[in-house]
Amino acid sequence: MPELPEVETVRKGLQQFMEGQSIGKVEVFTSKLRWKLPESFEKNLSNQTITTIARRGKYLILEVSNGHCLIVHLGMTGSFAIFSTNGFPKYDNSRKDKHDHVVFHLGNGTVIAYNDPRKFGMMDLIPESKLSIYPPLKTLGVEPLGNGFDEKYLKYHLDRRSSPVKNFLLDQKVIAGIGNIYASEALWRAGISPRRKANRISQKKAGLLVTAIRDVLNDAIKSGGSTLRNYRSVAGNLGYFQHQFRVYDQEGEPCSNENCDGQINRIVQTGRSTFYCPSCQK
DNA sequence: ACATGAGCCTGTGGGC
DNA sequence: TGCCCACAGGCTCATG
Repeated sequence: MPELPEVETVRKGLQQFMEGQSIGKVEVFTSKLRWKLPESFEKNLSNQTITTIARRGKYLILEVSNGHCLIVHLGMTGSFAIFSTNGFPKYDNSRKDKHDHVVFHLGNGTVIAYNDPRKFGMMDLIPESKLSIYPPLKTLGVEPLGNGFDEKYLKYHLDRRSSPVKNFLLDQKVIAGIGNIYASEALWRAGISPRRKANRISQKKAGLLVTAIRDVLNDAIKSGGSTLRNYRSVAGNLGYFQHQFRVYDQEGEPCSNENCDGQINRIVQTGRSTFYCPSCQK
């Protein structure tokens, strides 16, 4: 389920527990997620210190002391959970879920389990020197919260697409990190119909869309951050938190734009649900 | 070069 | 209660 804000929240959580720590043992219970784990996955990670935890689009990049980078993508159902450290349950056979595929035992006793029922997630291990040529990463477009994303960039790429703007927003090669939920949410905020052809969006609307994307992602990261402060006392599951979506999954509800008396519709675009208000999104 | 659809997997919820 | 179907927030590859 994770889009950029969820992945960023997971990154911060992992950072708190893993950065600067050593990895002791790595247990692999399922060697094939989206793809097979590389040979010597465990060997190259065990007894290494985790130096940095970064994010690029929806990918996590964990660098360890021998120069390898652990690349993680959560797919649609991937998550990490924290165990065996103060405030969290001990990780043992009674705790192990059947979809726990990879478990990291840190030197300080903390256990971090990767769980993924649908196995659409991925993990890979590459040398730091190969990061810039690693295919899944090198094809990614700009970070929507970074400096490279502005009205000029967006308009340039919008003008080169005749597909509906909703589909355009899901293209990771243009903007990295937007998924099906935040595409709908951002278009609602910008007052743009998801069905509008990308190349028929005005300069002014493109500017509004940049702001809408930034705001919706930042707001979601903020609400994830507040969950992050609480999760110590609840459970150790990182990255899943309830948002109040304005259009996503709100079919039939009144539009929450106060100047609008419309109703949220659900349509299907290239096989995926899109939610929008036909009255105020043009 | 682009756009679309299938496939990868398992779980959940609604209708009957 | 059980069964069947539709659907789920991502990505890549094959095909047109």
